[in-house]
Amino acid sequence: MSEILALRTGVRVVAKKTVLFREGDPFRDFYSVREGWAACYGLSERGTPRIFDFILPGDPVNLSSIRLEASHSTMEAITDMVLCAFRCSDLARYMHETEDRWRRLENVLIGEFVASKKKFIEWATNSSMQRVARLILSLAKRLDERGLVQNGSFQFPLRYRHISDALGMTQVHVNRVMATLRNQGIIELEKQILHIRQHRELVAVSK
Amino acid sequence: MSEILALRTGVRVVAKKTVLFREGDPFRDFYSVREGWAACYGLSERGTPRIFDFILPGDPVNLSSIRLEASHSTMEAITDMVLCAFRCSDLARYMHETEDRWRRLENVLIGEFVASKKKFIEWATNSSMQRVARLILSLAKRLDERGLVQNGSFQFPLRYRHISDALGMTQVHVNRVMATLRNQGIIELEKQILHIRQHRELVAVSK
DNA sequence: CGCGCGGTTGAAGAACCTCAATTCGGGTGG
DNA sequence: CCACCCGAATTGAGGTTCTTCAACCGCGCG
Repeated sequence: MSEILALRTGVRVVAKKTVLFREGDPFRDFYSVREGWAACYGLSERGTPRIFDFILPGDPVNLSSIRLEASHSTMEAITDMVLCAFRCSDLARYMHETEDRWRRLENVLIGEFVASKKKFIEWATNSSMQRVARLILSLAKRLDERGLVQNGSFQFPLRYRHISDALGMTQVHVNRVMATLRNQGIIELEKQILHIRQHRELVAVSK
Repeated sequence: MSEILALRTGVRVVAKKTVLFREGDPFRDFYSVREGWAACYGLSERGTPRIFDFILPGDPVNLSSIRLEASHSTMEAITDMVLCAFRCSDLARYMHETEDRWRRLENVLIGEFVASKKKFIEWATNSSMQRVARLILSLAKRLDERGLVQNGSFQFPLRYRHISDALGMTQVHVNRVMATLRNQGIIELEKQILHIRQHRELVAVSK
């Protein structure tokens, strides 16, 4: 792992709303996130953005760059970000060096592929209330694994616009769903901090 | 190509509703479809099936078997089918034999991955009428590439249940959507044959 | 002949959207 | 320091889409 760090070519600081990659851009650099959130999205034919996933601190930004020549989605910083930069070619060489590294990477990529199918199912079978609850829970889980959740509370820089783009509903409706979750005392949202007050309830609502 | 055929271990005939693979089943055989249709689906937590894709004559049934140990979805015959069978291990060996074969296979797999993202977008941004129209068009296109469309007409063995499972709507609503397409003279459905009467209109409706 | 699956139809309601107006809070220029 | 401004959140009213439940029809098949 420390060997990977040696490949780092630098740290890049970007302001919120910066577009890191556009769909179709050739990959040159690989990034991992030290600080901040980003959104990974594609555009529908009519130009409406659809967020596939949020990229959180600790996440690789463009893992697929190792297999793909060009980006298949657009990445945009939601907050100011600090990124660790690598050159794709360096990383590819590193990964090819041993059979073991390669296989582990493949497993991650394949896992992502299978996960995207599962996500599709969930997406397609749940109500908006369930989807919102699931989104919050999955973000909380991912952040918790990185030690970024304290007592059920975490930084939550998403605007309702992001949630609506990710879940396929209007901002107005996101508001109403979030409002009922708040009114029921399940979550609390102050400043940019989200508190999960009744985890058990939130899970119940999510299915 | 003829070399691949030499690897064929046999032909398997299965009745409709036969489950070819269940989610989690280890892969042993690889199939390609000579005749018939199948559905590839996963189950949501509540047990509702969600069809990812339909498998048509000429399609590989379980391409991912070359990279994956076990099936990540269930495959079920919609009609009676005739399958060409291969042993996964034979196929894997064949694909590894030359750099070129391997690379082409990888490209196909990666293409599938990217396509699944695109599909997700479409899925998430369109009305049920648009989704139905798109499904019909995409099936027609795939069948046409295999010479199975004559003058805008083709075998259509899907029940409304399949369409509703694929598109995330109720059978009742599938019926109503199909009914309006028929009433507008855009499509016609008799026996198990679908006629696209006004291709241009169908495309217009799909976006 | 009867049974059952699949398609069709109607009515009522839930979920979600659209449009539009209002509020709130943080940032900015004067 | 204050007035203003702008993006985001909130709220209301009214409409559309889709679901649910229920009944009925038609047809193939044992």
